[in-house]
Amino acid sequence: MIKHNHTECSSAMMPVRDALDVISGKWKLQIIISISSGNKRFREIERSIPKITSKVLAKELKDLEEHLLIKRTVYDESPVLVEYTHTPYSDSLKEVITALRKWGMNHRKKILGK
Amino acid sequence: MIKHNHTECSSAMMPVRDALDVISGKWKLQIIISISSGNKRFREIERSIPKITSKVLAKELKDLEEHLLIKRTVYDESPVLVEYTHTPYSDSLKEVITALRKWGMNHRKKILGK
DNA sequence: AATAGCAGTTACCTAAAGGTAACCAGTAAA
DNA sequence: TTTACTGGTTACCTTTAGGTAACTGCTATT
Repeated sequence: MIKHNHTECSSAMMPVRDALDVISGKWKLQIIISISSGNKRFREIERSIPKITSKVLAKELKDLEEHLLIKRTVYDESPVLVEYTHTPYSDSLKEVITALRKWGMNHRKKILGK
Repeated sequence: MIKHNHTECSSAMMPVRDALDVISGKWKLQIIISISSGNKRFREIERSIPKITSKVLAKELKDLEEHLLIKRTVYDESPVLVEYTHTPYSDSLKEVITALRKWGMNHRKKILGK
């Protein structure tokens, strides 16, 4: 599996870049984890994620919705009730999250722990 | 698996954040993929990754070395020959890369393709 | 003697990500 | 009636990531 050249290398890298474009950043996966853990309301999600602010949360929720990874539902009950839920599609991220979590735990041991 | 509260949620998120801190960004995984595909020399790696610059590559290589994900060897042959190679430890990223690649390919179809 | 390749470094700049704090309208509880 | 909660928005600022281009000392090729 030796690929020295430019084109072959790119084709191996492109999907990885695509994935990172969607899920990387400080907050996206944390938000997905929070929502798929059962948190539904804006403030509830906000409180579940240490140090996140309303501004950032609002922006990230929009991004995730565009990528079909969460669903925003407005119940017009006055006061308006908004719920964020995970989508069936967001389940496809499970493998990614599991792999990252596993690696992260191990890496912490390797670098800091001993 | 319902975790509404702050502390339990953090403990589920922390390792994922740790992992992303190390591998996210535009270049890190691409560099790892390039090196584990057989590219060893600085210019060789640079040419294998579209649009990367020497400055960024130099910085990222240092980061990756600190995290034990690549090894830098200097052969003092005049002119100095430098080789970057993957470490046994970097193999631990295979699952992560595979998961990301798989998800990235699928996501591209989902969002753009149809 | 000029050119090109090696492995980078330097100074400068832009763009994107993220942080801070105040604020809004609506409602419900004290 | 004051306080607090809801789901956000706004303006402003700082930090980080990344880009541009020139340049270094050394060697090998033309």
